[in-house]
Amino acid sequence: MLWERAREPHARRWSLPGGGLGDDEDVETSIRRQLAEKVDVRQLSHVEQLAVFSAPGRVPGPRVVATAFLGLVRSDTDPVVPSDTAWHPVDALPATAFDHEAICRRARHRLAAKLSYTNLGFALAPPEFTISALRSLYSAALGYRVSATNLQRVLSRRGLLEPTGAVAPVGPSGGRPAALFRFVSREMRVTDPFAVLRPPSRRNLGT
Amino acid sequence: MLWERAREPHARRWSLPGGGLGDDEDVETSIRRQLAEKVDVRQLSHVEQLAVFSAPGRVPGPRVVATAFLGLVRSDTDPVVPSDTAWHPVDALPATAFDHEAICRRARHRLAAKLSYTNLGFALAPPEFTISALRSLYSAALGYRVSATNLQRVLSRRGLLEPTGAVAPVGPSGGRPAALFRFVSREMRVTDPFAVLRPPSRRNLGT
DNA sequence: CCAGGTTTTCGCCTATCGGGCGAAAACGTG
DNA sequence: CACGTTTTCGCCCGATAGGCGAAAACCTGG
Repeated sequence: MLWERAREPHARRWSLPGGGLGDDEDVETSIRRQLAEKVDVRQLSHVEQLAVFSAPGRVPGPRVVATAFLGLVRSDTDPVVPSDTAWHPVDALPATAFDHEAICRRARHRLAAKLSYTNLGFALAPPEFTISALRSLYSAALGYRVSATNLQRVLSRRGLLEPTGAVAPVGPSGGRPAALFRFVSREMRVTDPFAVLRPPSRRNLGT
Repeated sequence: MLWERAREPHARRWSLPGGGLGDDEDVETSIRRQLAEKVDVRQLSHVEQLAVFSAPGRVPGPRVVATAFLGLVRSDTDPVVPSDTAWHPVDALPATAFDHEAICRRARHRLAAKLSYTNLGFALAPPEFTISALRSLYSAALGYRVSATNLQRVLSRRGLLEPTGAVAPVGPSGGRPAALFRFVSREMRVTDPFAVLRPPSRRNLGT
């Protein structure tokens, strides 16, 4: 979500929402406050620190140090935004102000990484969804096709996915009705990849 | 590496090196400058941003926003430090100032995680080392015993480790002389854990 | 109401990876 | 030269990612 700058510098270019840090808030509180001017912050399904951008010349004039955040909104929500604000596909960003394009790239990279080794999909998916809908989400977020078969198997094996029992209504072209799933937990949970460097106990407790 | 504060607030408590950001430097340049007052910064084998700590009351007096860094030094170097500065095992920290203990915990956690899915070991190990020496390093950094067999196999399979051909001199108690290894690359390199969400091409190119 | 098209789901097979164990190799020492 | 020590290697197992095709479950048109 970007807003179009009206004034110089970088008038007419698109920039990330943000603003100065208040004396009584930490950076996360601050970004939520800044964001509340654009969208309903309750619709943010996930917020996390990204990185600090602090190059001396990143903005004209006096030095500005920015703490960038990654914020996610569920795919089934479409928050109303002001007229100077709009959503853009991260693969086709318009001309951006300052170093905001680099920030977007970092955010996208972080999202792709965390989709792979956490249950962060819950922040993108609706409460209930079909596997093929989830596949579309993952494909869009990652930028390449993923297999629905594999996606379901892997997420299930990690204990992240759970069937609701219900099925989705079939589309106009027929086909077998898809079962509905949900994420077991809607809180961030990492599934450690490598067990090399982990005491054997944890894994062996199961068996 | 902590230094003992001489003045209030938190006099006599141990704190992380750091200081104000100059107008002409970014945060990494700044922390390297700050650190140069304590140790030879050329001996830093790795530096990376950790997180921003910005709670309003984290330090007494006017608000201070800190960008924390993780910095590593190779195990075979022992930089000289001033008299008010000392090394402490991260498992047994002394009384620390402000929120510096939380920062240390985060750094330790980050190190453990990155040791597992990157080649970050190069930043801790000497240029050449035996597998059992590397095992000790990993065990210390991770906080639990790792198997030398497994460590060698996994790091080798990932293409991170490479034998030098030479062998280390044997110890006083005999035993088979250990072969020397080195890291193939001394630049940060991540080995993606999960292939679920990756285009099949990469893996299939090998076969 | 049955044949054909469509979409989803499931089972089976394979390759790779982490993990454990014990034997073998290669050294010192008494 | 037998023995203790340390390292290295081979062999095994279980878990996981990935692919493929058959089967299931629905719609529509004839």
